Amino acid sequence: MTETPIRVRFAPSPTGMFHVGGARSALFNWAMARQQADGRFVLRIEDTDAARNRPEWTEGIIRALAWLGIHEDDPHFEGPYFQSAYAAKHRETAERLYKDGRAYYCDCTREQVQERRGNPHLGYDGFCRDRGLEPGPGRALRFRVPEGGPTVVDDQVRGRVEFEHSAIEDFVIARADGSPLFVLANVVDDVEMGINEVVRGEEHLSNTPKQQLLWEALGQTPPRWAHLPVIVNEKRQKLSKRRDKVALESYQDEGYLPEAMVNYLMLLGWSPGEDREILPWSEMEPLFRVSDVNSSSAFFDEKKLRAFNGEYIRALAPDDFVERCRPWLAPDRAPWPAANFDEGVFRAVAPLAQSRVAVLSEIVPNVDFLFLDTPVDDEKSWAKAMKPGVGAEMLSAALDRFADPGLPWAAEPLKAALEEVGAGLGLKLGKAQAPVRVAVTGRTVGLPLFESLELLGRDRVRGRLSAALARLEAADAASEG
RNA sequence: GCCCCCAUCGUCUAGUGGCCUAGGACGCCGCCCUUUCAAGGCGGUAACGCCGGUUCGAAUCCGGUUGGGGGUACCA
Repeated sequence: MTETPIRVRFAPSPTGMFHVGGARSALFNWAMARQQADGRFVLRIEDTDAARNRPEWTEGIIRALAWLGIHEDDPHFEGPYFQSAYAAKHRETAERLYKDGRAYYCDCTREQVQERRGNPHLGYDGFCRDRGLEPGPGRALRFRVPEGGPTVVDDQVRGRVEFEHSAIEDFVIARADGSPLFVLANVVDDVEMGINEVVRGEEHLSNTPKQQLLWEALGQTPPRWAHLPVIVNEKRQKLSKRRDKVALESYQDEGYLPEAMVNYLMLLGWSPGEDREILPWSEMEPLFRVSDVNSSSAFFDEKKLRAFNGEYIRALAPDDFVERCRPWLAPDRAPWPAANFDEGVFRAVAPLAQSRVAVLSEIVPNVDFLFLDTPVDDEKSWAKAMKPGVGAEMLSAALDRFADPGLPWAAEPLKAALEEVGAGLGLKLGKAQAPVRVAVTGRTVGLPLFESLELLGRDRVRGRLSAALARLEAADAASEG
């Protein structure tokens, strides 16, 4: 029965970084916009200062949105718009408010106000309300908050929230130089663009009565508000750029899949009411209702995100997994010499790695031994696996056994061979494989060993085994001498 | 200080007066599987902040309290 198309507003600040809180908000807005055939997701870069609307920042925002699946070429996508481009309209509206008596000029300095009120925490006292000041230098425009009565914000997630007018000071809407403040610009733009749904973070709830008052003063029906709970850190404080890992890009760099991030973010403050939590965007989108969003703050739990990510990675088709790993294998990022990389070898191990990585970047330590000239030197692994005596015995026995040309170089026979070698030394396979694993891969943990040996080839395996043996003997000699 | 918001396992949540001796997920712990590590299977740990009301009956409604959080600029 809605006659007006839904026009939700998504308004990131103009900065290159894309915040996870902003990402969740974007997703919620996006779901709402897409639920109606003619719904619109309006992307507006909010800053009244044109100098701060840097193109590269905006590109970053668009890129981050695209990563989440919010694409510029989607018919529901509108924008980006720049708030600063509407400066003329903002000034015009300020003037109109003044002419209508809804705003007045004020020449009080902050010091004067504080002196009059005695308490620095108290707001403006309305000193210039009835002084009838004309516009002029040093004079800011203040909105005349109606006397008496509350402004009631009808919030879709919080219900009715009342703000007594006596608690709202006559706030400034335009500076002495005529430039608009955020509140004014924001409302004017929303009116201009026909925004009818505003979904944003709870931190804006306190500004809402001011904005609503402005809408009404302009003779407009305010939009439907929805204030989302804030996302907090382990100390239950709002996520901050300085303290917390909030940049979407950093999660992307680590190898979080956008599908997993989207899934996880949607669950922060909202539940699809299904018997499962892992579900794709296509299923969540139609289920989403802002009115079902919780009002309590939510902790951003990277552990759970990781778990989700692992599930999404495991669900990938093998070829898709290989493709998704690409960025971490690229010459500029991988730790091995570019020429060493072998596509066929990687494709062969990828399925073994797929269930072992929770984030894509972990693919590197899993496969690096295949492409590095010499395996990484991990001290802890070495100390753990190369115990005096058995380490060297195991290595030299394996070296001999692997030299046998009659031993087929394949995982199964290799396993049997090593089992045999271990048994000869009274070791179970679990113990026997350790020194070999460390000698060949550099680490105590990793991919299944025998498949790894097969892929690496007899020569390289034997080369590494003897190198490790030499290192052990050298250390032995040093400690004796 | 003032204004506003919030309150179920450690965490994200289900729950809208009886289906709740409170369900799921992540985490954690144990067992199984096992060449390491994962994955997988099975099992376990753990919550309605507190005090009063309303009601035959309250996690659910009301009041208070405590505790958290947000806002409070001629910032955005």
